[in-house]
Amino acid sequence: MAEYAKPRGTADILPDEAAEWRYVEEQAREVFELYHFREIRTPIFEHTEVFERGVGDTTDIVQKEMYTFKDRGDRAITLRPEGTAGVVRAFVEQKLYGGPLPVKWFYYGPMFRYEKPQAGRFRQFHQYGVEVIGADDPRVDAEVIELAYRFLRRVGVQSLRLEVNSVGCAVCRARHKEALLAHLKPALPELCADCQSRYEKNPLRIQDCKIDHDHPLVRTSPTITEYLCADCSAHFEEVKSYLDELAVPYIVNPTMVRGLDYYTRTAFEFMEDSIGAMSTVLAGGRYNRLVADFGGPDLPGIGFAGGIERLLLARAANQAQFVQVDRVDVYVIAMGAAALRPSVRLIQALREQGVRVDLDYLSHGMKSQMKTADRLHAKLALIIGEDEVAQGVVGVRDLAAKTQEAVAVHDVVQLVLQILSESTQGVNR
RNA sequence: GUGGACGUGGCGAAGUGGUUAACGCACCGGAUUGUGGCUCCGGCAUACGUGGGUUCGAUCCCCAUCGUUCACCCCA
Repeated sequence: MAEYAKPRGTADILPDEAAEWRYVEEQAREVFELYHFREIRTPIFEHTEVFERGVGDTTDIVQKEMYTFKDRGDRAITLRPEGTAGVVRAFVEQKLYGGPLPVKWFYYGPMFRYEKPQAGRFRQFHQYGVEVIGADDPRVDAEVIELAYRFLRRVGVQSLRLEVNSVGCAVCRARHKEALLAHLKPALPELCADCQSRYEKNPLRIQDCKIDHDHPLVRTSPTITEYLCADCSAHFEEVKSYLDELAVPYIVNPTMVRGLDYYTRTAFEFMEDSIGAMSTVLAGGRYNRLVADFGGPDLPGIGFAGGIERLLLARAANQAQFVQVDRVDVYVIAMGAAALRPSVRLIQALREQGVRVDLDYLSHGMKSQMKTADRLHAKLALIIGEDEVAQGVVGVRDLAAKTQEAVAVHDVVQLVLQILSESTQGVNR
């Protein structure tokens, strides 16, 4: 075993995989910008209080999953476990509520949670997300959901389930929780151990417990939907009607709960069931209290976040593999001491012209270098040996056509450019 | 945090309480004295995760630990 190993729950993304990462990252940027979202970058660590306040200090994330430490100035610092809190902190701190509203932002980067790793779950993972701050209009909710839907499909995730719900405002939630607790109380002794503790901590989750799901009192427990106030209910109806208008397929799940405290009204989740237990690919919702919680004006917000690692799993489940072959346009083959200097000058000249080129630095034999040229799918092999140097030429070999000609050194670059522009391989801009 | 499975060269994968631990892929070289994708031949390789224990002897049995993985919890 290697003497040094990466920390648990982290991953090395090797070049072949990095190509796919970059592909989905680029797709995300393109789609987000199409909807006029602009990128914001906030620190990877914040003062711990930002997350305690933003995420909610009773959540699992804050209570047991944060990477928190004291820095050398004795400040409590936390590696961000999610993106929204930092973005909202920045919005308030930079007083952007004074400018045009709403703001439409996206972010991307690593997040950190101290969790037990499993399929689709890591300690350092990567999220992309969007936030709209300053608009409560249901059209915004629909736009954000439709954006997520479009993005996921665009990167090849076809088999999706979108669940939506409204978790209401503080008033609706208080009334619902009260009713729920009263309803469940008689069943309490019969519930599983997890639900016993959920009753105190997070009673909403009892409704979709895998064990107690069929308990008569659980099955008949009141849903938040029945307790929405008039405004929240109207808002939810509008959101659904706009989703219909935009032909985004969804199902209403009245028992869906989001894990972070800041959500209000609209909550939604995109699931891909074939990627294991961590089936949520992207999730989000409205957070109308959060800006005020950070000391800003009473402005509403909505957003979502998606995990790249899970997106890649979902892509694989949808046969959306991405293959970027390791390739060059031209491979230069230098044989013998006399060829060393001419060959490095040649690759420099080609690269100046935008040709992707490499050569062998291990003094391999001719056969081996040809093999490498072939493996790298080079259009051309440029052969410089003792003979060529003596004659002032370069052997220009077309690998596919298996033809070769001797070309004067000062004509080589021009000829290579010409051949590449005529082939489908082209020249890298 | 809870529970289960698993840890053999770079990767995949056999195997055994006791001489040099198969094989495949990859990589390198040769057949083709300077020319590729196939084939054949040969070679390379810090391999039994780590630490204890049982044993005359352990890669193999036991325990612990670390790691991977699956599920729960929770979540992207």
